[in-house]
Amino acid sequence: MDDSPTNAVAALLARAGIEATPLRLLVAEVLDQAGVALAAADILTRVRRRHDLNKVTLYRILDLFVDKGLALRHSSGERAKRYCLGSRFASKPHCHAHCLRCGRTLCLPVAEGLVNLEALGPDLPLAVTGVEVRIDGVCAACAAKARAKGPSVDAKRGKP
Amino acid sequence: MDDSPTNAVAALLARAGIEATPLRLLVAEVLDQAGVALAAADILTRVRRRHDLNKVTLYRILDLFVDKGLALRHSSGERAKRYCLGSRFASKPHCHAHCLRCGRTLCLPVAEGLVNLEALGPDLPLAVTGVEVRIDGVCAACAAKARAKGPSVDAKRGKP
DNA sequence: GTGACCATGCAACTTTGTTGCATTGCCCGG
DNA sequence: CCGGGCAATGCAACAAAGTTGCATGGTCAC
Repeated sequence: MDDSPTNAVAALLARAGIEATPLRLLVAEVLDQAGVALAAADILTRVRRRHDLNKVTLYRILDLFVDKGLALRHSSGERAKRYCLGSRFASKPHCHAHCLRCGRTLCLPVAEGLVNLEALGPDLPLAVTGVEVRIDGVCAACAAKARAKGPSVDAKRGKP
Repeated sequence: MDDSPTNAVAALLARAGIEATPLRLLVAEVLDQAGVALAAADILTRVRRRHDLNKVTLYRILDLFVDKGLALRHSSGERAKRYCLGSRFASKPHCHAHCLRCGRTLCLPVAEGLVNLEALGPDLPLAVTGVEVRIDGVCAACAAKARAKGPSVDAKRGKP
């Protein structure tokens, strides 16, 4: 009951055609367990709780994951990009809910009909290869906290 | 017929409640004439063709513009954020078309019904304050160039 | 064994801003 | 007219998020 998640992510790597190494497994595991989109710095912190990891190596692993379609990289509205494991969402692009208070970025399930490009008219000035949607707001947890402690709380990055 | 655009942007500043200074007018003029969303570095280059400008001052002017609702700041998928004048689009948020070849970011007209949040289900896990949509693809100009010169052109940042 | 390749690490660098502090010009009350 | 204060600007140093170049150590094919 302790290494079975490791086996699961090993299978993910294999399916994506990525050779498994201890560090790649750890990174994939962290992403898989997070359930939210993480910034590279967050991933670094979490992996390092279990094993040393150089940031360059992390960036290279993330590049590889994105390349092979295992992970998705997207802009979070903040400076750092975020990464999430595609597996949870059938490797399909999905949109993200970004809480402006705590900084957490949730991956939302893929939804057909979320973006209606035809609303822009019939002659879009470019050949579309991808669409990124980010929804900014205040998450339920932060809203509850705000109600409890008065409406002027402004803590950033409680938990990523 | 040469300073009338300057008068126009002066009126924009006034309407946004921003005191006009020579540099602010120049920055607003550059943004207004660009018609596309520009990165800070691009704005710096363009303003400097006419006048010295420190980058710190530019960032402060941009912050002010965004604060007052005159300009919009959004993430471009690349590292740098982009800025565009809200005026062209009735100061309403709009979405952006980002060409992956030349790096240009077009502002698309505001379209009702572009994003259908209800597609995500009735219980969105956060109180929405804003939605950012970016459409990635290849613009008409780059597509034409690719057709003319063979399909493997890959120039980045021809003109912003 | 030997050469080649791959994953990893370290240090230095780049890009995109940000912060702290100094300077300058302008207005306002006296 | 004078002095204080404030707003706009500049300079230098800093900071975050990556990126690049090069070294090292392990593994595999021959």
